[in-house]
Amino acid sequence: MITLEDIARQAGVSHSTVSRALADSPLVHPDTKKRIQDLAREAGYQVNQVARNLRFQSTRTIGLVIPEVSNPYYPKLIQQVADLAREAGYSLQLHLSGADQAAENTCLASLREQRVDGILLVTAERGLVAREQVNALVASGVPIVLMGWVEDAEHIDMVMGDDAKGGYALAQHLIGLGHRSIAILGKPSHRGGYDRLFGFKTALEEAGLALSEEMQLVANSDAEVKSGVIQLVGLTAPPTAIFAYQDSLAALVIGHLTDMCVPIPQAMTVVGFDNLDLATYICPHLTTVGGHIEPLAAQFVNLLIARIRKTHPNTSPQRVVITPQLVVRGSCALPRRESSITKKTSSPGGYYQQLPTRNTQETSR
Amino acid sequence: MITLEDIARQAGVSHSTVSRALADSPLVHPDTKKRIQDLAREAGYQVNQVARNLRFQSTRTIGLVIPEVSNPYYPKLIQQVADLAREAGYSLQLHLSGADQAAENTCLASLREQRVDGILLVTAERGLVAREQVNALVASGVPIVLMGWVEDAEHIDMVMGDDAKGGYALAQHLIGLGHRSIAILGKPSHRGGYDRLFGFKTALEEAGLALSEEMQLVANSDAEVKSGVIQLVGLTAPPTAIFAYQDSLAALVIGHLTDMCVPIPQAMTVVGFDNLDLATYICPHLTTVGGHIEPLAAQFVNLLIARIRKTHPNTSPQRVVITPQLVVRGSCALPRRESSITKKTSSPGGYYQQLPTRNTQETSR
DNA sequence: CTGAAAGCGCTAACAC
DNA sequence: GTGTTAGCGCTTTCAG
Repeated sequence: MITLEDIARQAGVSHSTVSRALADSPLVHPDTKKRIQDLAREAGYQVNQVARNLRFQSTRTIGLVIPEVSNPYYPKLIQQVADLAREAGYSLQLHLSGADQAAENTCLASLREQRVDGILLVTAERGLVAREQVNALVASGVPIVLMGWVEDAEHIDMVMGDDAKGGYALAQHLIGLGHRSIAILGKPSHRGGYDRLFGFKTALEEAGLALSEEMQLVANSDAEVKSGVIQLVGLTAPPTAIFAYQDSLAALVIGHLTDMCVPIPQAMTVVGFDNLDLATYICPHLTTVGGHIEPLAAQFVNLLIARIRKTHPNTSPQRVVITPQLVVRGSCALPRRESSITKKTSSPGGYYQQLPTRNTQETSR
Repeated sequence: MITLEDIARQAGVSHSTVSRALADSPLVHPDTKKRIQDLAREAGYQVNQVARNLRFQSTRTIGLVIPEVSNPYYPKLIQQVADLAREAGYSLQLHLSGADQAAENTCLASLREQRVDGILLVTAERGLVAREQVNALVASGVPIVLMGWVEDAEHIDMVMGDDAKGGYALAQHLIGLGHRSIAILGKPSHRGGYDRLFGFKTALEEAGLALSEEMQLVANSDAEVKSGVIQLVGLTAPPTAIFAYQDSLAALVIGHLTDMCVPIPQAMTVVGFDNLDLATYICPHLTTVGGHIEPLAAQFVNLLIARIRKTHPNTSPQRVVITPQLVVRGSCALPRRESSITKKTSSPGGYYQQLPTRNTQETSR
């Protein structure tokens, strides 16, 4: 790799003159400046940012820690963050904390060693896993912004979607349509899961609706979604609507219901959460809440950059809350006629039991 | 930020002793070593990788340049690459080259300045946009591996999926089912698009099937997919199958067909390419080709790491080609009866014209 | 076993 | 205008 010294030798000047010339400093004679710049270009000189970073005590790099990227929620976030960071003149160091939550610690430690100028941490689950690392970071003055609700972290900047309001809006919509028997299904470890359910249940309670145990299902995998759906449909009194609190799970629910020949939305209403692209890929299109990711990403980055630039040196920790909007699409309908349930449920094994199963065999060759 | 010098002062030794102690060198007395290590831990010392990088002339970081991340193909790739890089002890610098292809140049220049140890470049379109940058990189000995077919780049390592074979396999499958009138639809700028079509057309030709102009549609956006689907369905003799050469486009095709009440696969067979997660989210599940991403990512990273470590100092440029496998799911069926077409097409406006349109109104509040 | 000193490549005060 | 020099924090000879 070619250095300032190399150019200096060729130009017959000192390396500081070269440095100045390449920085377009007015302190160097126009002629020499031009000569040096030409020389550097021809030689293909590229400044060594590592040396520069050491000198400046700054890397113009921000670290982004994300649980994973296969969940389609995150790519949308990454895209936004990457674009905003680039516009602000920062590179992005990406770390996936992964399912193994101890990795969050390693990621943060690594970013700290790399002397990134700031850190964006998307918490994987409710609660902060790498608490000591984060506190150490804060203590040593490294700007850090969290995404997602975290308790006992009043001293840290945080942005989050108002998952509770989103859940509340969905429940209200379903209740407004006339649904009285609603099931919920999801992955409890999901970051916003708790609040999504909380808001949803609040609306149910306000409407005087009870939520029995058998209507609350846990699904951490596609297999569990499937068995959950089978279980719900097999009930003597199946729900008329299902709230899957992530779009990808809702998509799977719809897939399994369709496999079981349960028409959507006529026989079952399904709603999701996040309004990911896949919400309009599936059929029928998914009713969900969304629009929060973009502003969330924007605030996430802006807050960090502001801290890095010390625009607000000692302002108290910020809290940014974005409320998602209801997006109504084809996966919702009025509840199926109660009478039809009452009639059918007299036969043992549940309402849908006698329906044929669609062939979903899959082969690979 | 606390430095070696700080610890040295506290311990009453020189900074070089501290450096040795923290590197667990046998050259330092066990007692002092222990004392220094304890001191460093308590003080929360973290080595400054920037200084270290300057010293070692290596950053243990690799750059990943990807066109975008909203196309669901890429997240899958990122996840694999990130995991493999971490396992090999490398951090990942992520750059999105974006739609604006001049940005590819900027990304590469930036990575070079940052002195990453190697670069993984996923080309955005057929052909290498930032050719001079890449050549400069190669010339200065920076390891770089390309993903995607690129012409006139014999001197560079490259990995790619065998898009032509994938297209060929899909066509053969459709032909085997009895389809004779097949349309293709896609985004021509897509990296593998050309080869996917080439393989597909080859199989058609071998089977003696012609592909008229009206059966070849370009769709760069959802709107164009929609108008394309409408156009196809409105033909006097509509195709019996559609090959959308990206899964996401195939999903949109299925969505629009369903909106138009064209039953899939009974009235229309649809196939995609890549076997992304969304292929099983949609209904019916998509027949596609896949399984290439994972091995591709593995070879992508392994090749680069091998170059960085100079395992094969001067081996000739490598070519890794991964053949995708056919994945048969529910979106394919035998072609609809020809007789039914012949009868119906007598009515003006095309076969499907009289079908009602599903309500797809979307509201937000 | 430990310390002094050089040097990675760069910028910026400080001479001249 | 330009050169000399120090120093960012670290590792690693080279002396002792």
